[in-house]
Amino acid sequence: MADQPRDHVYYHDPFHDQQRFFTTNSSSVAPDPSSYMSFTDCLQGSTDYGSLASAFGLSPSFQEPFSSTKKDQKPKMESGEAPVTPNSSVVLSSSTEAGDDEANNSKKSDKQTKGTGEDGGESSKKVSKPKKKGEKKEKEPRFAFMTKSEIDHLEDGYRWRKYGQKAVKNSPYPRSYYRCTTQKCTVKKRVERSFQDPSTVITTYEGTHNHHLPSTLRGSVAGLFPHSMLNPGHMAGMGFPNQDFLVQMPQMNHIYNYGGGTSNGPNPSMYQHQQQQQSNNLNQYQQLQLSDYGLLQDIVPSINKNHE
DNA sequence: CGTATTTGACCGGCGC
DNA sequence: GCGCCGGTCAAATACG
Repeated sequence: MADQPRDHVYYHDPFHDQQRFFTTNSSSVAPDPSSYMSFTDCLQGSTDYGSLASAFGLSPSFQEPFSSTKKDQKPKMESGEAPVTPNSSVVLSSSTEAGDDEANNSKKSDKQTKGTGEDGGESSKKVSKPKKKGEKKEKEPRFAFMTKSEIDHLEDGYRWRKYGQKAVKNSPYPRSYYRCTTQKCTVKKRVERSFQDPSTVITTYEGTHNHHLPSTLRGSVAGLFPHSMLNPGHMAGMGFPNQDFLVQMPQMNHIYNYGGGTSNGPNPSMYQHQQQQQSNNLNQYQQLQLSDYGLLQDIVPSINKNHE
């Protein structure tokens, strides 16, 4: 069957009854929290991860398939198969499975300049290996989400320094690698654009911040994401041990429209419009989930392990 | 001049 | 064992 078993895709509509959330606007600090909830409010209000998990359609039982099985799938759909609906918005996922994101595919001749050797025999140019022998790199918790945005590098409140960029195999768009600039903080994040929906940015956080948000950046999107969500490790510690975490949030793109200063806050009409759309969004959720399934498998290899 | 980004090379894991 | 590929390093470059 060309289609993967997606009956286990974790689709949920946690915000169906919390539409206020969608009115969240990150262009500035929410001026009136009482009128609508921010992402932070929404999630912090839950305080405990159980609520958060349930809000995202997660349950303790569903943790099992995540951590048990091994990745052996060979999915991935051909590009151009099922376009993503414009209204698809955000997919969150976290993982500690240091499995490859998308090393699961057929190969394609790539011009990777490997072993060019250099004539000088300068062997000094080698990547130092800080880790001890036999000590495998620790698996950092990961947390990924998809966002509709024209901006590649979404502001999340932390300062990042780009340390690499690579062309990814099944996408015409490169993947950028960022590292938290705070000393002693080993958090990294990858940013890439969905090849299926160029308007969608996939951001993957890895590691746990050991510091607070830079004060100079308060108020941006940082305020929209609870600390726990920006710290996958915390999530893992809150009941998500070695689990992948997937969440979809419709219309999250509004959150990231701060870049151009175009979003000046939610207007009631839009709010209502979105409310009405919620009922229809169910199908759109599904479409996103289905059409991006291969992509999600890349991000969260274990997503389909639970099958069987 | 200091800091951030770019970019080619290298390394290690994994599949064949 | 070989080749592919993701991830990382670090010199070169750009920028403020």
